[in-house]
Amino acid sequence: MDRRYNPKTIEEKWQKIWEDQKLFKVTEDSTKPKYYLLEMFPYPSGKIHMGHVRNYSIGDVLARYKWMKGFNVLHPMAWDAFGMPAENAAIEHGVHPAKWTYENIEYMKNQLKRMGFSYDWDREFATCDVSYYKWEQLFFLKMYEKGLAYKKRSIVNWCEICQTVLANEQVMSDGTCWRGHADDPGVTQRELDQWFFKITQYAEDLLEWCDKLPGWPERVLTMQKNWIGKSVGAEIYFPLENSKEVIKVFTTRQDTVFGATFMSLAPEHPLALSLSRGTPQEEAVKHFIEKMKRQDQLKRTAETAEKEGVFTGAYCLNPMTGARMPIFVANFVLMEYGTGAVMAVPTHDQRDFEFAKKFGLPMIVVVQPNGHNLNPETMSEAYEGEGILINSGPFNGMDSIKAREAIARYLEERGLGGKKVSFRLRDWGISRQRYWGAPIPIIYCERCGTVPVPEKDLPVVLPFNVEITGMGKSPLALVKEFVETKCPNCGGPARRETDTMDTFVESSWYFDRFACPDYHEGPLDKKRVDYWMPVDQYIGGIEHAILHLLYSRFFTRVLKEFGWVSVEEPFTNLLTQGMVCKEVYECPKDGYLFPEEVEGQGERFLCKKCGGKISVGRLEKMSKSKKNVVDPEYLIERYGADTARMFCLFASPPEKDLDWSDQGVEGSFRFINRVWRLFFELEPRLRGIESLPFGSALEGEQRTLRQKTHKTIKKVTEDIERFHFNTAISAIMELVNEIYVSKVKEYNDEISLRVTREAIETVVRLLFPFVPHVAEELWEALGYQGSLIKTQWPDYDPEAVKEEEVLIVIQVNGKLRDRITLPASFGEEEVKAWALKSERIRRLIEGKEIKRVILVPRKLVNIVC
RNA sequence: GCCGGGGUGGCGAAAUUGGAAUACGCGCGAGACUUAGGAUCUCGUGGUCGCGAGACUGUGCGGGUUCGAAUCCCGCCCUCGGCACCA
Repeated sequence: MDRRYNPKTIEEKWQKIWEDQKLFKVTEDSTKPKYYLLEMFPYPSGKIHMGHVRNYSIGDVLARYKWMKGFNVLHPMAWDAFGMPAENAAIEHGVHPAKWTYENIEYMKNQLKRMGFSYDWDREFATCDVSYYKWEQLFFLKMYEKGLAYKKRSIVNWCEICQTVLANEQVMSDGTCWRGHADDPGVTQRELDQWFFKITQYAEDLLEWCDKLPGWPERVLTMQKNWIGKSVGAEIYFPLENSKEVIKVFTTRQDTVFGATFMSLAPEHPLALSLSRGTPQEEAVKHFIEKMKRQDQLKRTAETAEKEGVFTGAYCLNPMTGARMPIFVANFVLMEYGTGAVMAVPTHDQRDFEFAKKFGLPMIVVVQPNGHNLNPETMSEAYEGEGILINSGPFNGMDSIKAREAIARYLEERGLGGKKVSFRLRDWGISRQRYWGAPIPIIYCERCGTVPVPEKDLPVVLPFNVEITGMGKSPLALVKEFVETKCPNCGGPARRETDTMDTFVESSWYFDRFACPDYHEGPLDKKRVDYWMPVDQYIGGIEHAILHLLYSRFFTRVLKEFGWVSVEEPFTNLLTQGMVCKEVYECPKDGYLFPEEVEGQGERFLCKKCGGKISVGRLEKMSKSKKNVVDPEYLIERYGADTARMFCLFASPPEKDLDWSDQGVEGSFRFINRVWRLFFELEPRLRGIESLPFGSALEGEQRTLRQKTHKTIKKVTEDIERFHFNTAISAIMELVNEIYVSKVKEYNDEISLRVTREAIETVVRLLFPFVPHVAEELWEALGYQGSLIKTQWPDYDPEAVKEEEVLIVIQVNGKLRDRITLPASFGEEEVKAWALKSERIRRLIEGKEIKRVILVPRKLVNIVC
């Protein structure tokens, strides 16, 4: 046998064995506890990147560990296969998106296999398979039936680069597209007819359950709560002057209603134009609305933007005071939030304050803070805090917090409004003006209007022959055979919807489909879904904190209502792994540079192109545009999959960002080699030797080594359970170091051989989840047959980890002064006595009065004097 | 501005319940082996002072609680991320 570590040979060998024996295939089994482990599935972009390697390495540790712990582990993999890049490839390289996608899948699948991940490949599917998306079309129909899918004309986000609409969740806070284009000009607004999913119907439930997901990271839940954005307040009706109509307003500060002196409408508010009609203000209002329309929404609504507005010429009345309130149109009011109209209380709202100052509008103080006397004349900013109500009729003297409740009730009793809750969350816009997606199963008939495709006519298959232009209109609109159809109602001529569904729809339920990917009588086989769901552990990037994770929670609620799933929440535990980062080289003139384009001289780095100084050291997420990617392919080729896996797991804990380090990779490779060498140095003498039974009484070096072995089992087990893979690996390293320095491995008596065998065998078993190929190879070399996956995870011998002696730290006044080794059996008084007897301690406390002696059993004695 | 992470050696990091700060790895230094090694094995490695035993100091900063604080409390600073003219 080749005694050198040759990753290529052994990795190919074991991957074939795993595949041939279908070791990771699972079926429902009621005799074992189930464990559904899932990592976010990849988009088949061409080849895997380091983020995938990290994500899937983390998952694979857990999968293999749980198998060995006796769980029935579902660990599947699929492809999030619809989406933009396939169409771009079509435009750039003239290749059909389907061909491009399926070829990428083949290639990436092969890469994942070469990483040695333990997937049940029999469950694989791609979301662009008709057999997958047809069920999604069924969901759409059911949602349409229940009013959960609807079409409306609205102002939507438009990405110039993707040439399609984006959902609110898909626009980043800097106004760019979630896909992170290199030179993103920012999203713009368009008014379009679009399909929406009514996620807002579940806003309250989605929010409430955030507090019932203890297995989720706090920061993800916080982000979701922020995104849903619940505000508790009141709705108030302001009657229009000389009219029966009212303007509805949402406010969280109904306690300040007596101070409302004017009204602000969003430019898009339907009343804005109609109120000014026929007044001298009409032209000005029209002009202002036009101007707002042209302006970028992000800029218009930036906090720093100057308050702008125009008087409509109309008035409404304060329902509490009867005061005449001029109605304005203002740039800072958003049509999408609340009612699109805001009662303006300049004294207690900074925006209204600025607006009132600019237009010289009246100001009345209605909340008086403790110990101050606010005067509208002298106020330099609004007072937004709490206080005692004044100028508020029957509510004078009331605490502002209590007044909110009282005024809401008052409004309700008189039909002037009432309690109201508002959410920031908007409905999910799912129409995409793109080809490579699931067609929306809707038909438009001239006579019957919008008609859903009958269930029996599903699937609406995405046609193959399409010209892809990327020009901002669905390419499907150009496919006559697709568009032109008959109305299922009247049989007359009709046209199909040509937009496709957002790809986030596919990823909102793929985890359910894994339970029954071969089921064809319906979308989900309830019995099997009930067996596997919910996902016990979900692992993926933090970038989906809102997007995919919120959509999936929404979809789960919908599918539960339809009776296809039984769970409220799809993912019991969530692990969000950090990004893989590497330093970037940036030249002020030439932009980002590859490392080879940089000349390094100690602290100074120069650009090879222009000779200018380069800034280095900044760590950024690996990305092509930043020119700081490392191709996993290179790692597999040069070091093997085991090294790549181990580096990702060892360099930092899963939730943290991982800083790339070439030397770190070398270190991991070196460790594997170190284990390999040690193993084959010992192996010839250990053949046929058996480990010691539990409870064996040993002494001296033998006991020390065996104790380290069992302590390591304990530590690694606990660390895997709490996802501290980096410390689990370091514990194994310690054991390896201990074997290296232990003399026991050189002795030839039976006990020494057995202790050594147990130690090295333990290293192999504990390494399996992290570096499975190496572990399998060494396991086989130990004379065992069959995969380690079929073996039990080792238990530690409680007898072996017991300490006979303990190191006691002695402190004087909390400072470390000495340490002594004592038999573990010593009682409190004995330990104290020995501590006080120490030579160094005696010197230190000489002549001082001992006030107290604190003892932490088996750890330390602190003498206070 | 609000909310949430995080800040520990030259670097990645560890310390699970308030009990030895810096495990493990990288880097660096010394030694062994060697014709040689950038391979391998062993040892050392927070800072200051000291020949030394040792002393002092040290987990972003300032206070506090405690016999004892990286860990708990109060007040700041920096940094990353989310939300943000949200009524």
